[in-house]
Amino acid sequence: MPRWESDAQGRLERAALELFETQGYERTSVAQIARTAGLTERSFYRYFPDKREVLFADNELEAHLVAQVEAADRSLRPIEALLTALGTADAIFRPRDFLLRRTKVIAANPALAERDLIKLADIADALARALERRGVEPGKARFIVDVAIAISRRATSRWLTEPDATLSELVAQAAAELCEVVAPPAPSVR
Amino acid sequence: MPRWESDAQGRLERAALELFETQGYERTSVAQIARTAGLTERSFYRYFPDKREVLFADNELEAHLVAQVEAADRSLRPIEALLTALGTADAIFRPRDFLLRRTKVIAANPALAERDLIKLADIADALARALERRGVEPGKARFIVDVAIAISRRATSRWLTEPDATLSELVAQAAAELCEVVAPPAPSVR
DNA sequence: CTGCGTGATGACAGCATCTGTTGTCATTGA
DNA sequence: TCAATGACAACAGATGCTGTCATCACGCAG
Repeated sequence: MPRWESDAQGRLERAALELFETQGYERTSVAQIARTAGLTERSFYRYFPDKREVLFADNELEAHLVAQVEAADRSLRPIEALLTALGTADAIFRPRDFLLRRTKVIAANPALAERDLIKLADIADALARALERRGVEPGKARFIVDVAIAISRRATSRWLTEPDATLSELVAQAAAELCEVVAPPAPSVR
Repeated sequence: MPRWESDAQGRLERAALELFETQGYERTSVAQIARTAGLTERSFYRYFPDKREVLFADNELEAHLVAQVEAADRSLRPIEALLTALGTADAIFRPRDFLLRRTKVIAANPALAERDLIKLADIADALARALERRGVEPGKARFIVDVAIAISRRATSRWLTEPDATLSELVAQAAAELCEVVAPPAPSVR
């Protein structure tokens, strides 16, 4: 029999989400999370560099997207490669209700929202670098990534309320919406 | 004669920027900033809610942009109103060297970069609300704002390296670049 | 069986951020 | 003249986060 329960990290993550939901992020201390998980405060910091990171531990999304972009056919234009990759992201958002609980907690706390933005910015950086490896000039790569992320946000936001549609369908739809937004006013029928 | 020097807030801001530049953000304590400005640590927190905010105190940019959007001709399409507003932002970046020093310090510190992202997100929220007041549906408003900000980032990044061009010119140029990025491949001459 | 190294954890001390509260002194205005 | 207000200091405390060392179980060598 092991001296300590296994999956200490998972226990910390679950305890943290639970406590953040019930009493709020600010009002739960690291010591409390650790106690709930059967560990000490010091051990918490062995698994996570800081309190916020307990909700952002594994960043498979970034790795997934970069891999997708790198695997994309070289004949695709950069924006196409990005949108195709972003359309497959739903594979990562697996336990849907867990994602929703987490999203709700993050949205309710400025400190966590801040960290969320950083993570998104990290993904954007990584994608821009992936594009540069495909020969896109740096400044332009970042621009294309920003546009693709805007499209992806639009699609994901719809996806949360309409779980029936495929994410990649919604991405295509948002891309079409972009053209409509930037295009000169449609000539009205006279 | 006043009992205390005037402009305590300004003194704190200048002292903080100076100290962050010379010894780094992490290695300067709030107490040190306050001492340098001739105040106590406790007084620092009367002017700024936290240590980071000393570099983000006044957000005239947000107010300026929202005002511009609200003043925009109602006949303009949303994206046009936004891009016009963003093209006038150079009026806010006045003491150019101060802006550069500040930008450098922020870029060098994750904690400050984080706060910077939040400020940008706040601006995006405010602009989306301004668009909604013009009758744009909320989700779409946020999408248009995200696209406009992507364009603005591209333009501003160029503007920092080519100070000769007008910001609004560069915004128009970036908007054209967007069309080129999302448009289907140009039919090659055969 | 005994001793030893290793890895995960606890225990403790310490610094920094940030907050609540209270006291002190000048300025203001009736 | 005097009460109210504003600007600040002084003090105490909670919490986030770090460094350091002791402890305990396990496996392995002898």
